[in-house]
Amino acid sequence: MFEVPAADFSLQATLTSGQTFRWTFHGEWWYGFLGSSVVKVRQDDGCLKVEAADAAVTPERVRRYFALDVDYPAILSSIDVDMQVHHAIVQHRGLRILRQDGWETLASFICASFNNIKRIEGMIDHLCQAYGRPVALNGFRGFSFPAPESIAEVSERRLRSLGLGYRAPYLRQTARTVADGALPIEQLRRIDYEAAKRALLGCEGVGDKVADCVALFGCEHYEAFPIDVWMERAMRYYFRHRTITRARLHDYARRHFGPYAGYAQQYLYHYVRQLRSVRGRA
DNA sequence: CGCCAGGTGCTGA
DNA sequence: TCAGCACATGGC
Repeated sequence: MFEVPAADFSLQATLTSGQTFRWTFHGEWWYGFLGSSVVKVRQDDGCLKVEAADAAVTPERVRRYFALDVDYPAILSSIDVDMQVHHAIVQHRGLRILRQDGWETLASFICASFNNIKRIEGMIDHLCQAYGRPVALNGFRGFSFPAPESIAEVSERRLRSLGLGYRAPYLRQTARTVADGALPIEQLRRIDYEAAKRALLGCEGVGDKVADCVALFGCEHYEAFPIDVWMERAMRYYFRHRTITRARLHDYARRHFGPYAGYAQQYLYHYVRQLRSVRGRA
């Protein structure tokens, strides 16, 4: 068990904002993975308490994964450029963009297309149970995320039986592409956003939106601005409720929010979804 | 039951 | 460049 200083951070907002699908809350702790290492974390008095099953989980890795090493005030002031995003920042201050594993992010967001978060979580859980490695931490039992090589050799029929639907052939083909080395996924963070996105778009089942999610959540390209149905709704604010194509919304957002547009996107996404769920309960 | 979900690929203007 | 369509499935 160790602690990491975590000022200006919200574990809750970060883990529930739809950028990751595999953290579970149980008995006051969040259980999840840093790469293939199982960990449990909780936020307490401005610091993060961490317990891990293996020594590969160092304070430095935790700081990196949760993006505790970025200049957060500078990022926020760069995107705090209008009233809507300002409200979102005030409401969910502490939300950060995680630095997730590239392959897991790619596979997860292929499953995420035209889908809802509950089912995305279920599909990924099925995948991990079927082809991941079992791990345990205290009372928690989980499964690591399967390697691309493992998924590449699974039949489309088997993947469909896990509930993937028409995404099954996409995931299988993309797993092969990564396993073959045709897409050096972990190297995409060293090239620029445009080149990384171009490379990702070569995968089956990866279009503009999924490529932007992978660039942002898995490759540290903070200018990426994924647009899904929720972001379309959020962005009507800027166009007086007119309908605009996603390509034009994307162009506008990148100019409007700048090099950390992805942070603005995540704030707005979480903000509009939260508004909907609060209203739904009332 | 009908509607919705962190869309993509394909086709035809 | 853009609209229109099929595509699987489970939650609500």
